[in-house]
Amino acid sequence: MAATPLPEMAYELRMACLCLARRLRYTKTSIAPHFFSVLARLERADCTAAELAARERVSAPSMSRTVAELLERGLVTRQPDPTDKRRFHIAITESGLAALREGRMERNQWMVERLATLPDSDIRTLADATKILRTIMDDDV
Amino acid sequence: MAATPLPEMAYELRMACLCLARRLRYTKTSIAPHFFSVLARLERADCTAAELAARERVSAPSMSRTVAELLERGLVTRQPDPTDKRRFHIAITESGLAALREGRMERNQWMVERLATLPDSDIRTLADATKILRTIMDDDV
DNA sequence: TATTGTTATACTCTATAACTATA
DNA sequence: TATAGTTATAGAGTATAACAATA
Repeated sequence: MAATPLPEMAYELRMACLCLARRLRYTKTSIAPHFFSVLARLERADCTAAELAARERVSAPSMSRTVAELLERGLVTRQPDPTDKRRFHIAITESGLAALREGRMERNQWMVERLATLPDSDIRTLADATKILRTIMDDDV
Repeated sequence: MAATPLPEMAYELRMACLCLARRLRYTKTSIAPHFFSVLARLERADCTAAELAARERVSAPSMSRTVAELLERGLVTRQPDPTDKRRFHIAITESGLAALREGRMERNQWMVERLATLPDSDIRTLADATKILRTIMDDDV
């Protein structure tokens, strides 16, 4: 098979992922993407607001508001840091974990339906590609 | 190789694509995503506002505003339909094509940098996966 | 002085509802 | 009556600037 030039290959892959992301975005879910993303991060480890803002690449006020709303909904808790009174540890609650599970199921449905139409060899290729994509995105969720 | 259960595989692939899309979104570009997406569509074929709205999955007023802004910037033209005075054909201009090219270059840079670190076999796997992803997204850009 | 987090305010992209003009 | 498109208005998520509390 002739090798596709790298920039063109990059473009095609990028567009495919963006389209897929966009396509998935059309699916209205019970929990909005920015909440989902923060909860997914908190599932792995507690964070401060500043850490969350940096990780999610949003401003401090923006994350402050997101966390405030998650608190209101009982999806996270906020505990003061014992050694630094300016800081608060944000942690996911049982409700938050449940919301995350439900969000994942909703978001997965379209994807599963589409993958079910593919031959096993294609599924394997996609599984391999997924692992490779992971490696080039090191520092993200 | 043991087959990963399909829902889990779907989840992993979905998350990888969403993270990639998110990661690409951090890159501030000269042209916003909703403009870029419409221009990319118009590059392939002229459309009416209603067609664009349906394709991009946004409301008619939302697309109306997007088209109005693209017109203001000289990136598209708007010609009345000769047979139906309610309709207008939106077409991309030379400036629009230039903006599209520039946007693609900007958006591609991070991707190319990452892919350049991979062995050829991984590149081939990703290229194959891209084609498969295309097939399961039939009706989208 | 620097840092964590919040409040005040505004911008962008989106939506629904109501409208104009054509069909 | 139905359709293509617009205007009016509002909501969600984001940002920057200015602030309070703490280090």
